[in-house]
Amino acid sequence: MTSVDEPARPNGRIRDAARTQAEILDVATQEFARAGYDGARVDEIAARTRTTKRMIYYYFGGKEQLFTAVLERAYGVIREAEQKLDVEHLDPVAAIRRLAELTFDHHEQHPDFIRLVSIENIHGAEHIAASEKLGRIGSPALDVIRRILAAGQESGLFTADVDAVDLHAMISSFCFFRVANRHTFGALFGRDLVDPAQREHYRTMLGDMVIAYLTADRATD
Amino acid sequence: MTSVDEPARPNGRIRDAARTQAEILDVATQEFARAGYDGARVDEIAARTRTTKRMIYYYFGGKEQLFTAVLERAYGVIREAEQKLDVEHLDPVAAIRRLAELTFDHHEQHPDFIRLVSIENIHGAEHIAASEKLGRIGSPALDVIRRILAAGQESGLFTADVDAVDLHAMISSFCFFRVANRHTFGALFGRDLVDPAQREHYRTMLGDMVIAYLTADRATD
DNA sequence: GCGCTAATGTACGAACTAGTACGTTAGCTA
DNA sequence: TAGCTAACGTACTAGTTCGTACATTAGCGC
Repeated sequence: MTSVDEPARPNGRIRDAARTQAEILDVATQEFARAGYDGARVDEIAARTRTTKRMIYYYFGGKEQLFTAVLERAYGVIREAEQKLDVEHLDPVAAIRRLAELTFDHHEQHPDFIRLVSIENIHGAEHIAASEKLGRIGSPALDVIRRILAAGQESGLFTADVDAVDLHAMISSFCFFRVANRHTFGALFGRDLVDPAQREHYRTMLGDMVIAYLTADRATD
Repeated sequence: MTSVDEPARPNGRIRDAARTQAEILDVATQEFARAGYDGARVDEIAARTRTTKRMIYYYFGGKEQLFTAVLERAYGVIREAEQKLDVEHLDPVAAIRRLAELTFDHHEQHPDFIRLVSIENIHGAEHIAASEKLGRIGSPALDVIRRILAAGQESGLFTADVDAVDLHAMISSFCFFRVANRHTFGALFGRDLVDPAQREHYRTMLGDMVIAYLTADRATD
């Protein structure tokens, strides 16, 4: 505390624009996810970075644009993960179940992203609307779902005639709720939806639900 | 603007503690739902009330307690609605579908409540935890679900062995997501989940999903 | 009618916070 | 190695925002 004045630079370069920007984005992601847009403090983000507040404004322009950049990167990560989906070699039922499970896993592994989405919805998705990058990038997952669904429906395995977007909404609902609302749900009902011991239980429940919906006997008209 | 000095009091009493408190809660609910906890402005709430900021602190103590009071009242409304549930005269399948539909309707009719819940989750449900009223009030809906579920499982109609809390989570997921995430979902996928023209579509989809899950043939072990 | 207290209004302050003016330097290039 | 610019740091400000000290009054109980 008294004798340390940080003489060594363990990481080499002092000036590294890309690294500085990435570090700001990392910390900003945490801070926005922690406290919401208005609750997040630019000073706090700066303090937890190896650089200063000046740099945030230098690279991003302002708090609003910083949040947009955070969202853009977060959605980029999702898209990347979705592009690695490899389930189409399975039969439609197994493929959908696997897809649901991967969606489930991804939500669980990225609670910060879930929080950012919640926050963005509180603000009417105005940052997404203002972003060129996020304008209308569908998701790769949607194409995958579309193809599986077509195969399943054609073969007669799937009786429901949902489209891909609605099925995606159904799967996401369950995964999203479990992570996003775990605090209020836990406080009100005394059950931790993200309890590791219950993970498999909920993962199976999701798959069962989606498959049951897609393959149900439709006795009615 | 020049000649009006509000001579008439259309509503009678000038001093009415209950009314003042209720008015503050009404406006606060809107303001918190609009902007989130940190985005909400105490001055703004006061300005949109017939009273002053002083009264907010007089009756509620502070911003934090005001938000808690808003949550308490909002959850109270839910509980009231759930107490009016009257579906147990139906057979289990119809009863669950009806319950799901009523949950669906309630979410749609109370978007502000959904937003408050999202906001409270961003803050780790700390206000619920700090509230005596909200400590551990289960929901009346849960009891209803429990009874329907028991009847359906006993009669063999329901093959799934979910418990009431998990089924409640499943139903709520879909309803909640549709309202809470409509902005980001709409911006990203170009589909408005709350489009009135699609209301019946999603309502049916929810019912189909839940019933399919509960009544599916479980061929496996 | 009188007094007492709950209820209310005004004006202000202390602290915080997004954003900026100004100054400095690393390190590439010619 | 001289100079130029992207990258970076410091110190400050203007405006906002929660909260409060102080002053006032309506209206109930006696």
